[in-house]
Amino acid sequence: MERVTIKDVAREAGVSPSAVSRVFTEGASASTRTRERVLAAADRLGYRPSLLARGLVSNRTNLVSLVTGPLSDPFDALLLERLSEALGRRGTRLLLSLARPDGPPDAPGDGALLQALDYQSEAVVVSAGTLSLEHSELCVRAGLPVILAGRVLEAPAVEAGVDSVLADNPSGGRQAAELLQRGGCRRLAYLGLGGKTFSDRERYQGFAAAAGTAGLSVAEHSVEGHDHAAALSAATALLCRDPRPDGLFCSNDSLALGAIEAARALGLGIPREVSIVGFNDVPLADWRSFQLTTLAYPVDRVVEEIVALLDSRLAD
Amino acid sequence: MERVTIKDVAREAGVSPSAVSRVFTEGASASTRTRERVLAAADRLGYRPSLLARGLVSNRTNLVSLVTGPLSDPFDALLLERLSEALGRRGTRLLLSLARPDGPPDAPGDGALLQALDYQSEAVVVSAGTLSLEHSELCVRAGLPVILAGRVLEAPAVEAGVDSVLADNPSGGRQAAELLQRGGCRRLAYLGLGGKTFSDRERYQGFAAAAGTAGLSVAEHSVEGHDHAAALSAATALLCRDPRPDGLFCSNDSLALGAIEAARALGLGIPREVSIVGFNDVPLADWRSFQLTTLAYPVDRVVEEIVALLDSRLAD
DNA sequence: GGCCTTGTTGAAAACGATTGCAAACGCTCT
DNA sequence: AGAGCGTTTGCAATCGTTTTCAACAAGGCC
Repeated sequence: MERVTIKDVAREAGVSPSAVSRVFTEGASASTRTRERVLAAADRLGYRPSLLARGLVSNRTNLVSLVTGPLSDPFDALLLERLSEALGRRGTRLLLSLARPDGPPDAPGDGALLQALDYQSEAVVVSAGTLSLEHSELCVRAGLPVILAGRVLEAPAVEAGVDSVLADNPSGGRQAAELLQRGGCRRLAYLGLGGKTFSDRERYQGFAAAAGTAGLSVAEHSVEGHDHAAALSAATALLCRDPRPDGLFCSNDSLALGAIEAARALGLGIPREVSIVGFNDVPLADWRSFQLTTLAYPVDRVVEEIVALLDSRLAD
Repeated sequence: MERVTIKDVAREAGVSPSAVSRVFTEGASASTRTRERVLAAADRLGYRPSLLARGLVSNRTNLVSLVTGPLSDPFDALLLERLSEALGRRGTRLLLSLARPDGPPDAPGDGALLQALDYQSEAVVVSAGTLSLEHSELCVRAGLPVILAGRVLEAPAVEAGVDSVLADNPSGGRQAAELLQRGGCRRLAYLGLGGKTFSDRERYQGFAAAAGTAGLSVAEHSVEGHDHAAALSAATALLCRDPRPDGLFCSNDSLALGAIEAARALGLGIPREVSIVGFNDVPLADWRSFQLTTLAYPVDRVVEEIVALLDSRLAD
């Protein structure tokens, strides 16, 4: 019931508490003899250092906060999973905050940001929603690195402390356009988030630019809401336009899957009557029932990059 | 850059640090006058209590560890989401541990359990994998409540400290059998996890019992691995048996979706040639492309129950 | 007015670690 | 043997809170 503290181990090993601490902290000096005795004593007593106490004095908590969107989006779930894994290898653990999309419209992740401060997280990774300049500035000022996955912050002032990890979205958009064009599509369409996220805007721009170069028109429609039903109805609306689009690029795979469903409901053959291209390459896309053509998103590289950024920021 | 501490606020408000602390802790007494002055000062300085320090002395960290399986399973993702939400309302945050299914075979979540101790979590919720008696006993002895979602621990010794939240699995199995029987199926089959989890065993038992009562046979097959590919191949194997089953109950929706895919690949009509029933009611099941018949799993009630258990355990 | 009750306060001791500093130690070298 | 040097070590301060305890103030009551 009682916690085994560093003092208990010290007594058991016949050394001072400081010695025990040094054995357990990276890169501190301790003789082989004391190291052995301490390790043995610790093992005997079942000692585990309190990360709270350690964090309090050393400011190294080994905690990173993640602010993410609803996990029903398989892409968010994937990122979370990979990130947790990568950080786990590094000895860091994730403090989770789900930013509800239906929270305060301007800044769903703000509460989470502040809480990250409360727990003295070493950094915040934000993969979802928007967050207010005010609060991110607060974090930066508190020396808490903020890393945005797939977005940027439009504010030079705080930019110095806020990093962004981005895929090459414009290029993805271009590729989608070329893919559809090569497939013989003439009436392109874009199903997106109405520019609500940075990635969405970039993908649209790349797509529209390439389409323009090829002399193809682009119909555009955006979804309201984050669930499947919303994607379904938006896609249906888009596919019912006259003239009906024959090549559809979706800002992410969740939308694309919704579009496939919509096309099926309308009795449209894929890709005979309409071709659909997604973005993200979620596992679901490979399923036989969908066989969605999708642009790979380098999740692993993004995660790698996030971890690298973390390391470099934490070196300060 | 410097953290605003309780002392700073105390100085600014012209009171002692203890007074400030009392203003910020539930149910402590402070006069209206000091409360106001402290609150004002705190606001002016942007003070936020350090939860590390608080946790260190009071043992109340407002942290709960969650050990979950891979989030590619939509059900795990759903549970995580709901739980995070429910705990968030309560002011508690989730410390995440992904138990990799390919970790040590007997106890993937053990490392996570120990880490929960390191951070002085107030409880551990385990929704995935098995975990060793040894380590769960360690937690119980340390006074850390362990709550199992959808499993039980076969060990009376530690049972006192380990709670389980279960759906009525046997009844679910029975319902599935009756459903298939009413649909005219004669050759039932069960696709499960080979008894690896408690829920799986219970569902199978309920299903087999009801089938036996109705005089129907049950073919049985289990999946190796946790991904879609594994589900697909297991379902394919089951559907290729001779005689071919015409009514299939799957231990969870991920498997059931795999089974649908498998049936389609084999060119089998659903439900003409084979009926498929899942268990969980994940969002994906409703999609038009699947229209999976599935037994609802009361996620919200499970989450509710977990939170209630937490409250009662924490009251000690 | 004195006494008791109730409610607020501040000083000081935890909580469980890390870490700067200086003393102690073990070496080698002359 | 003693000076010189680099490691190890223990002491004590510190991190930012909570919490016990005793002191204190304000009232209500007789």
